[in-house]
Formats: sequence, structure tokens, C-alpha cells
Amino acid sequence: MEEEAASMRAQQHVAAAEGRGKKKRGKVELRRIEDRTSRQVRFSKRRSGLFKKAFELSVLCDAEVALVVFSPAGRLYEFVSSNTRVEEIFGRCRGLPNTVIDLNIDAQDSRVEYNMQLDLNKQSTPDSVSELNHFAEGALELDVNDMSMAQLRHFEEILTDTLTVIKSKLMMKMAELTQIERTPKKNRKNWLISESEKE
Amino acid sequence: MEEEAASMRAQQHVAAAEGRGKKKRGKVELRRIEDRTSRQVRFSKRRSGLFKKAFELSVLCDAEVALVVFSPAGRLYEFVSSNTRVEEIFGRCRGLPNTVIDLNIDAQDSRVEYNMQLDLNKQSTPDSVSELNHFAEGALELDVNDMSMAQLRHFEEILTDTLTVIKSKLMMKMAELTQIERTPKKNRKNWLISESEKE
DNA sequence: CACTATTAATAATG
DNA sequence: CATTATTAATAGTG
Repeated sequence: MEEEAASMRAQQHVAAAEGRGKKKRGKVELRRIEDRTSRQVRFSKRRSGLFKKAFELSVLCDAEVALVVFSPAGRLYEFVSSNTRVEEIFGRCRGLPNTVIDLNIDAQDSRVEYNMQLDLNKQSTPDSVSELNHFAEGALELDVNDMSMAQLRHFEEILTDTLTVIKSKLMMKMAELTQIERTPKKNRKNWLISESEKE
Repeated sequence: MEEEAASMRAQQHVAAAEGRGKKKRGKVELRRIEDRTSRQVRFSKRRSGLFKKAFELSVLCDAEVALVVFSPAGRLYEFVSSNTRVEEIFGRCRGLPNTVIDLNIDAQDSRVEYNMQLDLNKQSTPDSVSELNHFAEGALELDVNDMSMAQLRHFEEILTDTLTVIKSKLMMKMAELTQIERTPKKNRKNWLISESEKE
């Protein structure tokens, strides 16, 4: 009775569309759930699972993950790993009135430590990156008229210096990693995004 | 080796996970995988699973799902359930300059206008200026040695972006002071401004 | 990359 | 909303 599962396992990525079977417990046909109540329940459960998976991927593999889900009711749920490029983009979603920022990580198992580390529900993350985010947001929305020329220049100077330091650190780190890296078959030169390639 | 495993499935709350060093099959500690090869493998597998889950959620619950994943190597994977508002957000993600935003004031980049529009609706206090200055000064003394590659890149991006804005504001201020102000430009396309929608 | 033993997710149920 | 029976995901391995 596992032949279906076996065949599905062969094509992991896209397919999963077969799902034809009896109404056993843990099995579900992959099509739109008609019953509204049931659909809502499934949505909540699966959304939690999906966000958890996204979180795990970001932690385990040090990947940058951004996930946005609009519920059928139009509610917005989002998850952004702490250090990602698209964070500021998703930040625009927060302006929506019906916005709900949700990160439902099960805090009852052994992953509590990491939840505390990456808890996005709390705004008081003592992370330097988060502080920088706040800092940047504030800078982006700062009224230019409230800053004098001197202030602006001072600000610019500080930012330039910091950026210089960051860039040098980046280059050192890159050189470090490329040196350690021992995979000849894959060209890992793309630290800047090139979305057209697949691996 | 596996003596403690199977029979009891009642325990769901595992608080302390650090003491157990057994390498069981389906179990993994939720922390960054150090081995690069292993991490890459895990990334591929879990990415597939995550995208599959996202796809299933979108189909089953008729939800709008948008998922973006940057691999540790910097490669971009994305999934968008349908053409929604989210899609244009992600479309913006592709177009985001990730290195240097070369913005000169003569070009009248939309970003500048975006910030100017914000200025009209917002009243900043002079306190925010000094606050930001303090923040920026503190940023200089951040220990970047402890930051990961992704953090550094993100940091760099934030700084670059902020610096660009500051520079443009400087130039605006200069232009304003020297009274070479131009005629107001026509309304350009909004730079990712989400209007309030609800259902 | 295919396979299998485990764990994790979750559909149905109380 | 908690529990349980199933299925699905996946960690380790050849």
C-alpha cells in the first residue's frame, strides 16, 4: 500500500498532484478544499508547519528565507530570516491594516534556544543586525528638513566609514571562504545574485 | 544503540537536547550545519520540501504564497502561487540593486521622490536626528568579526542604501539652499507603495 | 542519487 | 483545542 508514496517520492519537487486514494487519516487529495471550515483549519495547521520549515531552513543551512502568505481571508503572514536582502521589501507589507506578523514556532521542544535567538515576535531583539535595520529604517524615513547640512555630512561621514569597514571585512571573509572552499566542480563566484541560474 | 527509541512515542516535550550525542537517523539538532557539504545537501532537500509545502498550501487552501530563498551560495529560488500583489513585491526583489545604488540627484530617482512623499506625511522630531547619529556612531564600533557572511552582506546593503539616501538628501539640501530648485516633477511610478486593501 | 529507518507533520477525531 | 493514527519529510547511508 505504499506504492503510491514510493512513486511520489521519486519526484519530490513539483508534482505531488496525484494524491488519489481513500479517505484515510493522514492522506489528502491535493486540490482546493471546498469546505470553508475545514479549509481554514488546514490553513492554520499547514501555515504553521510551513513557517516552521522556513525557519528551520534558514537556521540549519544559513539561508536567507522570505515567506509571505495571504490567507483566503486576506490576512498577511510573513516570515523573514533575520539577515536577508528582501527584508526591507517585505517591510512594506507591514503598512497594510490587516497585517498580522506571525511566526508560530513551536516553543515546546528542544529548539527553544534558537527561538529566543531569532524571535521575530518581539521587537526587542538585541541583535546588531536588527538594530541596524531599525537604524536604516529610521534613516530612510528621516525628514530631510530636520537635518542640517552639518548633520547630514556628519551622518554621511559615519556611514561611509562604517561601510568601508564592512566592505573590507566582507572581502576578507570572502577570500577566507574561497580559500577554504574545496569544491572545484561548482563555480561559486556569484555572491551577487544571478537568478537565471539553477543548480 | 537505539534502545531508547521506539516504544515510547508519548514524549513530546524534550527540553534538554544538548547532552545527547547519539546519531539517530531522522533526528537533527536545529543549529547551523557546520559541514559545508552536508549543509548543501540538507539545503537542497529541505528547500524542495519547503517549496512543495508552499505549493500545497496554496492549492489546498487557496492561499497566496510567495517564497524566496537565497542559498548560502547566493543563488535565488523563488515560488509565487499566483499573480498577486505579492508577485510584484517579489518582482521588485529581483530588481533591487544589491551592490551600489548609484543615485545622482539629476536623475531624479524615484526613490528620492518616495522619501520626499514620506516627508510630507510625517513629522520628525529633532530628537530622531541625534538618535540616529548616536546609532550611526555606535554602528562604527560594532564587532564585525562576529558577523556572518550573510550578515555582513546585509549590513553592507543597509549601509549603502542609507548612505545613498543621505547623499541624495544632502544634494537636495544644497540645491535648495542655492535656490536652483526646479519645477516639481510629474508623478512617477510609485516605488513599491502598497495601498491599503482589505476584504 | 536511490533506499530505509526515524522523526516530523498532520487529517481525522474526542 | 488535545490526541492519535497515518502519511510525508528527511537524516544517514551505499
